[in-house]
Amino acid sequence: MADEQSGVFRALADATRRQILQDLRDGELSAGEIVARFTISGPSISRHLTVLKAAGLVTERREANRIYYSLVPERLAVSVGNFLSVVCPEQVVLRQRRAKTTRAGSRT
Amino acid sequence: MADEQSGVFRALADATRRQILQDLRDGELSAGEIVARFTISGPSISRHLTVLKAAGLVTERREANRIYYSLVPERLAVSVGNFLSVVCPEQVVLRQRRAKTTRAGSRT
DNA sequence: AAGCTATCTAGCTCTGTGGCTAAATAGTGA
DNA sequence: TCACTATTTAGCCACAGAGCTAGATAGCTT
Repeated sequence: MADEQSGVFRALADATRRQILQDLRDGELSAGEIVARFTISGPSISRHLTVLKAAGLVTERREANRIYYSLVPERLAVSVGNFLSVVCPEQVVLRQRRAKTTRAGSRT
Repeated sequence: MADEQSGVFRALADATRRQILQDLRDGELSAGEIVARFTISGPSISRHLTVLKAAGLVTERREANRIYYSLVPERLAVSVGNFLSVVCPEQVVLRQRRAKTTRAGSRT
């Protein structure tokens, strides 16, 4: 992905993908379980999952012939949280967990 | 805008628009000043500003024949911050600023 | 191996979006 | 009113993206 932030924000631009992330908040779900929560087709969900995975927002784990997806909350927090704490630091606080001090990017 | 969050996230999907928001962090800028910071054409920037304005992320103020744009940080914090605090509440803290007593003449 | 389930990939269509140039609009000043 | 500056709107093109169906792939079961 070109920029770390770009992939994440592009992934978040779609309402279905945001809903998937919310659904994964309470634990991993198989692709089929995710599909069942939406009205759009399986292949479409699959592509959304690919986008989320490429952005680093979810990981997959194969078990038998099912694939389970889980949220990577740090990724979301770091990418989006960094942006927020640059643009509106008064309102949002990023609770840093551990080292990983990713030097906030400046302008291109 | 259909959903409050949708407009905001769609607006944030574009790197140029994110940069505009960052540039506005230190105070209002006229359309021309914003254009000067990018290599793309004025009309293109103008459309980006329209998108940001429609999402409620910036406001405009006319002075003479210039239009000054300012950030609306609360908007960003509320829309995005709410989402983050749903999906990854462990990592991000939304610092609610109370009631927002709109006392007249806060700034001219 | 055959057959079944779960999921993905390919190929298509259609809409949305970002860029451009040219022209229109808003406001200032002679 | 005319000229000038600042900005937006209109119209066009090209590409990205989201949806679909059909077919491929992965893994299980018999």
